[in-house]
Amino acid sequence: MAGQGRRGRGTPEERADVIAAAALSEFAEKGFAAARIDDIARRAGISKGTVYLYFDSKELLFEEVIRRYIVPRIERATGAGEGKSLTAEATLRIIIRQFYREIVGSDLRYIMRLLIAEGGRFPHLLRFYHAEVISRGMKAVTETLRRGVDSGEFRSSAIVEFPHVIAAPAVLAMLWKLLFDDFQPLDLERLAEAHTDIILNGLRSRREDVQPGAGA
Amino acid sequence: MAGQGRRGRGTPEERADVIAAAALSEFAEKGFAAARIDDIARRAGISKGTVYLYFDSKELLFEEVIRRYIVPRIERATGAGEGKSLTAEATLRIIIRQFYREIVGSDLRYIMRLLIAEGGRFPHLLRFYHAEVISRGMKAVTETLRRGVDSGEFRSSAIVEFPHVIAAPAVLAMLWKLLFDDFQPLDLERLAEAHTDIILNGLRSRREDVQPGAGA
Amino acid sequence: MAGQGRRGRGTPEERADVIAAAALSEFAEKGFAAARIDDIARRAGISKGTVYLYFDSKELLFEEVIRRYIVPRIERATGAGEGKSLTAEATLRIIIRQFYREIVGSDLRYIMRLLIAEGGRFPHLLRFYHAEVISRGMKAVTETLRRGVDSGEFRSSAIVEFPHVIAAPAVLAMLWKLLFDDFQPLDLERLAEAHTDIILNGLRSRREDVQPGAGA
Amino acid sequence: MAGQGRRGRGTPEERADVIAAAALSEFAEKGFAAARIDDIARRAGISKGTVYLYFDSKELLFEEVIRRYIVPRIERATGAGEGKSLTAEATLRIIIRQFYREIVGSDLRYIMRLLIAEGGRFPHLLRFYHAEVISRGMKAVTETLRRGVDSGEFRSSAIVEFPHVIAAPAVLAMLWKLLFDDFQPLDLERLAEAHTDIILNGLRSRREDVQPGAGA
DNA sequence: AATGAATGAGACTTCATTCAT
DNA sequence: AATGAATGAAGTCTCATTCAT
Repeated sequence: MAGQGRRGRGTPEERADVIAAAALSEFAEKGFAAARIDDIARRAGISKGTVYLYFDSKELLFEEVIRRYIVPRIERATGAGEGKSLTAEATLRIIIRQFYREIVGSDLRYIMRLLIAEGGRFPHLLRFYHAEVISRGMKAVTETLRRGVDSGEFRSSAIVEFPHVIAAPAVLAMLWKLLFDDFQPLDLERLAEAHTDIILNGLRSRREDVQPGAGA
Repeated sequence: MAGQGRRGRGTPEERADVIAAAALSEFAEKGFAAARIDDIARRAGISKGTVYLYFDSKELLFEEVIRRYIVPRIERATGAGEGKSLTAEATLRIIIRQFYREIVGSDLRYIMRLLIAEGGRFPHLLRFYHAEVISRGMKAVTETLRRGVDSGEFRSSAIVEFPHVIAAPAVLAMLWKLLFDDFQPLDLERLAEAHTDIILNGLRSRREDVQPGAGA
Repeated sequence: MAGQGRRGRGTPEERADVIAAAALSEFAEKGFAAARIDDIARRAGISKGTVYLYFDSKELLFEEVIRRYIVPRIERATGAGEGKSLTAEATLRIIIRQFYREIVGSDLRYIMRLLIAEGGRFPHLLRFYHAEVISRGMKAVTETLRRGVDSGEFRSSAIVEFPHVIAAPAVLAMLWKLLFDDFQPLDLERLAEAHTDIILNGLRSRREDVQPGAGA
Repeated sequence: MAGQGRRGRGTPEERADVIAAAALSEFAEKGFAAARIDDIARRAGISKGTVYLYFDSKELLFEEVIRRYIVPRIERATGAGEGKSLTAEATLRIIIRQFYREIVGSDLRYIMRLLIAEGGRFPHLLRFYHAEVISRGMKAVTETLRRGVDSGEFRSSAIVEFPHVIAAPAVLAMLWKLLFDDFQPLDLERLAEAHTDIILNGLRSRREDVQPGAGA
């Protein structure tokens, strides 16, 4: 009763998943060049040759893996506060919290590291990531900011054009975890609070509107 | 007629500098594993063997290069608004501007990328970078924040313990330049303004003090 | 149709044997440092990389090869005149003859040369050779000498403690074959006779016992 | 008043001597291939380039060194018991003692090792060594043996044609010192006695002449 | 004559990829 | 479909030799 493609440890797609997962671990740990196909195979519990039945080359395996692990995250990360009728501030709080939860604290940070490290050699991946993850996320933030400005919650400022800034502390936290956490650990919970605090405080309207004047 | 030890294109130290510069370029472009000693040599205008007269191995060359390019930056970057009697806000503005100028806009961002990419294999470099660059920078920011709080310029908040947040948008800008600038260029000048604007606005004291901690 | 693991030119063990044999030839001909893995591979009819599937490094290949060629010789060489009830003299004659046959005339002399040449860098091999070959051989000779003295066949002399001397002419013959045979060939048969003759004549008891110790 | 060729540390010949001595040590310790010109130069207290002012290549340096250190030994070693009117036995005793003293116990054994190890690649050296050292030594022994047979001191035997056998234990002792002395030290003095004892005993005439008969 | 920096051929070793079984 | 032995290109590092000073 076992379908056509079956054999041993699952369907072909399941097989490919196992390989991709093993590959992700190896790439994340060692980087593209230093990861060995042999180790990926061993980790996946198969032989080296089998890897090539599912992926044509190390480069394609790498690209496939990145793509495969980015997409599902997007689904979860976006559409956080969607559809609910919340204040702009409440929406932003949710987005930021989601960001820490889904990306900074998860193993997606290893994918981020891979993109930073190997992006130069895989520009399509960067483009893909930019289009599928970054742009979407930024759009969500921008819309919320605009809504807040329109409703009078937020003061009007250039920040609307630079939603990057809103997410920046979370990205930094991600890097910190990767690089310096061994030397000086970072309390993500409290950082997230300080982050939310200062950003929202910076956004809120006040009576007297400040003139920025970033001049020397 | 010029001193001892000369030959060809300069003193031994100049020669080492040339090699280090070439190595930095190659490492920055390709990463540690993919950079080839041969290419570094060619770029430095010397032969493969000569590299080994100045650096004992590829690993040591890498470490040496990173260190060599971090140290001089520190000198310049530290002591930004030192010694002058400025308001805390003015000092922060100067620090942030300096940050964009010295790090985000300079080739130090390639060093950062290398550290992110290869840090796992060179933990001493991470420790070194943390001690020499990050810690110092954070101390300068922390002190200024504290001064602002003491003088009443800034409201009191957890941010004093998380100076990371202050610098975060600049770090993000650096990453953006490395990764996505080709797809969606970033106007550093205006980003810096938006950054300064929101951060300082977020820090300033107001009449009604905000209650933070909108946590989970 | 033949078992598992087959491929090309035989079982893995046969393959390792072929490589070891090729390596022995190359090492014997050129010495450790001057032998090239590439040549060993070519001689074995395989590619360079394959050598490393069977032996982890040039050094280990060398050690393994030496060991591999010493052990089987031991089996054959020891137990020469064992178990038979012969006079001590007859036993010695057999041992000496065996010695010429198994060592001097065989390719074990190339192993000896390698040990002499490279022993400094491979002390474990020297220790191994001493323990497995030299010690055993010397014990066999010593026992026979002692038996001869006890039975009155041989006169009592310091030679019992220096069985080296008994074997010395054969060792010399081995060296000669390696070094000078091209210039002045050595007739092994007749040398062996002269050797046996003088040694046994030197050992035999006579009426008047000689006073040794003509020392300095 | 310093001649023409003088400078710094001695005449050119003295310089060459220093280099040759350093080279001998390095070659003896490491073998031809593993010895580095740089180390030889350092040991000689000069720079690498200078070696090439005195010797055209590593190979020629090696050959020169061997030759240079063999010749003076010959002068001393040969002509041991020459010219004196001694019995054949007394002459042999002197020759054997001289052999142990000049060769086995001296650093000439390192030269011997070099010849054994590298002889294959330097056949002229082997030929030279054979002609200048071995042949002469063997001639001296042969003549003494013949004298002893003629005078009735020694019994007539095939040994006259195999003077190698007479020297063999000393050669073996030399090898032993090189290879196994660390594991099982050899008392040269007592070995020399046992050697002399058995050889001379084997040579001496007796009443009943033995028939060798090396048969099965 | 002496130096020692520079060269570049050459050797070991790794590993992505292929392919016979 | 799966295996894993085999391949060989490529990369790091060494060191004999050269040569400008």
